[in-house]
Amino acid sequence: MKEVEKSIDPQLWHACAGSMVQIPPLNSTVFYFPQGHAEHSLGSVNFPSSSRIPPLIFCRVSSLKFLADSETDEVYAKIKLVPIPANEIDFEDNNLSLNSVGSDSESEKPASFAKTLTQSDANNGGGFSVPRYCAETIFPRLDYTADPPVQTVVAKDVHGEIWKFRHIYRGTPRRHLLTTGWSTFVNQKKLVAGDSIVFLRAQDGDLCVGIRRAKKGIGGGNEYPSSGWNSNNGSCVTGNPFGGFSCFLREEENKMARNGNMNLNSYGSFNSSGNTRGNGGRVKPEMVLEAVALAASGKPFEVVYYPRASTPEFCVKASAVKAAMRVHWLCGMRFKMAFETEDSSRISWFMGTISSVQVADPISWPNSPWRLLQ
Amino acid sequence: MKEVEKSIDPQLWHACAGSMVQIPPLNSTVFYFPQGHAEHSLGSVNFPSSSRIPPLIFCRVSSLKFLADSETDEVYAKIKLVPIPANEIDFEDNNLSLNSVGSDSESEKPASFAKTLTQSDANNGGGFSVPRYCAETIFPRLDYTADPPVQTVVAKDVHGEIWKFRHIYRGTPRRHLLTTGWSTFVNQKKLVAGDSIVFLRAQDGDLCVGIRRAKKGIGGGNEYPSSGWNSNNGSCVTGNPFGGFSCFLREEENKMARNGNMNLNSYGSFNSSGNTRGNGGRVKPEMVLEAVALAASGKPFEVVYYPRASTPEFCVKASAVKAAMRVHWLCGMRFKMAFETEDSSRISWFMGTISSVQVADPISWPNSPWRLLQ
DNA sequence: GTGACTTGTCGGCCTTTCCGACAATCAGA
DNA sequence: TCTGATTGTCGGAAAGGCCGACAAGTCAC
Repeated sequence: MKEVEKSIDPQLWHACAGSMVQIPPLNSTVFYFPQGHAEHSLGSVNFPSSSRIPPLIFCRVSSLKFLADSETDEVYAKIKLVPIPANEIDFEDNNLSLNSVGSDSESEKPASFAKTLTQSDANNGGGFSVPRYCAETIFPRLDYTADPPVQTVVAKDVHGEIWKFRHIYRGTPRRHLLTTGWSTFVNQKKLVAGDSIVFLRAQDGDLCVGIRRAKKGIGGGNEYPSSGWNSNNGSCVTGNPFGGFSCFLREEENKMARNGNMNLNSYGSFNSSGNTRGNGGRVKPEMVLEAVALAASGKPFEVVYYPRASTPEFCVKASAVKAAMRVHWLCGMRFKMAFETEDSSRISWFMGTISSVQVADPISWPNSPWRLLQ
Repeated sequence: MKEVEKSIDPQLWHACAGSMVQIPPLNSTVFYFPQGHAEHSLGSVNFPSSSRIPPLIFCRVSSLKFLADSETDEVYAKIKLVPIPANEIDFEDNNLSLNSVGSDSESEKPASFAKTLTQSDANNGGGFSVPRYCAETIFPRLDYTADPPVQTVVAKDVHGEIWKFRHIYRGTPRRHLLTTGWSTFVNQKKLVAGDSIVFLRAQDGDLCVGIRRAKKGIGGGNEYPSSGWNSNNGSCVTGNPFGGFSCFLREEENKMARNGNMNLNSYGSFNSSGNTRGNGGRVKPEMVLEAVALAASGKPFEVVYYPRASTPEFCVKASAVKAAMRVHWLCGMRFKMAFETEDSSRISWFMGTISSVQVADPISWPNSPWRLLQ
């Protein structure tokens, strides 16, 4: 499946992964959470009880590969980590303040747009309804003087393969549609309603197209949480501490400009345990065990990370962790948390109150900060 | 148009060019005919009257590139020639006897088949009627036990691009058809009735597909000559002298085996002046002038050759020319000449009688053997 | 010449795709 | 809450493509 590990364009990678996903930069320092890595795996990971594994390991990122599954187009990353001995720890090399979290690399961010496929998009009607914003911002400029305005849109997928779509502006009321070429794309990529499509205008002007598989079964992806989260106003707002815990604001700038401000409605999809329909290629338990063993003994190791909105990252920027640790999390404390909706068309906030502060699995992972917040 | 000059598989090249087209081997010696080169050009070439240009120049082939037009898929060759001074002439390095003409490289010849597209093939019925012979010899073996027997045929074009066709054996009476994928191919390649398609099974087992554009306007390609050629029996048969004057027998071996022997009916297409519908890329007069100027001054030069069945070659194997010269062409002498039909499905023979021996253009090209035979 | 085989063309029918109508939903006032 | 903008879904219509029937053309005897 991964005969040739060809790195893909990082910008396209990030667009496909979603704006909430963050990968630590090359040579930066991170904390590696074996427990998080285990949760990231498909099966259950049984750590040998004989050896005590540290809950978090300080590492440096020595290599970074942005990859895409050759079959499913799902993006993933391979990160090589080198553990750093305790006496060499220095948090200062990543000087990210709380406020600057999320503002890095904003300048080089290309315009992108994601949409979750509706039944009409995916069912063989043969067409795709293009949100106006996407058509006007991402697609090549359409000549509206023609009747009807039509053009051929050419887009490259993560493998560099070229797809052509007929883009037409028609109907009453007028709307943007992709017609010819779309059904071929849907069939080839085996897209179903609930999957997302990502359009991105690269810096060289080329249009790229990526896909995000729906997390759950066919037609899924819009299940709302049955938990007791409610829309609420909060006063005690902290900068979001865990750089990877779905708490990272990073929406398209143009989207920001368009919406003007954030709405505070309780809306969004929240699936705490990611689970793919994908054909495979996910992380296997053995790989986790191997990585953890190497990490524990201070040797360089490699981890494979499949980005999932709402799935915790297990390699977190050292500075972010440190910042989080500085906050004294207490019962009753209220916090604000950003969620990206499935199609990244908007970002919502959950306002919550800390109900309890407890270690998730006190037996296996004493003193671990992992999942301290539920 | 020719950003990257990527040589294509010589076998596919020859299959596309047609079995009548012969390219001299690398390092062999040839005679270069400026007059023939001029005729090969699109426009009319006005040679400067000041300089006397020799009618034929002895050269060595120093480089050979088999190319295909990136737009039209038409094949052409670039041949680098180095003139050889008169005192170094040696005919002996190409020891081709009269009888062996056409028998070289026969062993390495892959199975190929060409068919001229009918209206039904080209018109948007969406299907292609595959001649039984082609399906059974060139295509992958079909499982006839299935009902109906179906497979997907994958073929590479001259650019290495992959095309897929549904190959089905159905109808009453049963016949082989290409359905799904065919109309896409026709549209992309802008094929019309009269164009030819070439299937070739390469030595590595891969199936290749090439095209040959019809010579004349749309729907053409089957005009029969209005000349006085008639079917006839001949007694004085010479081996064919001009290696490139559409006189070269080189049919598929399997075809030979199938037909058993040659039929002598007067049948075939004969267009003495080739003319493409092609979008361009043909030889420009300036290029001819440049080549001729270099050649005349003994410097290395390059010629571009667009193979056309029934179009004279202007670089002819030295040994073939010498052999031809040895024959005393006289009025009333009868000769035999092979013609390839448009779709190379068969080869016919014209039996002719020499009506006159004369130099084509005595003023410009005194003593030139070029077009001595009309 | 005759019969068997091959294959070009046609009309019927089924599938795919394109289209505007209409309505549900959303954003902003 | 109301209003306008956006876009999801539907059914009709058109186009594309697959099919066997039939017959014209070829070939072998």
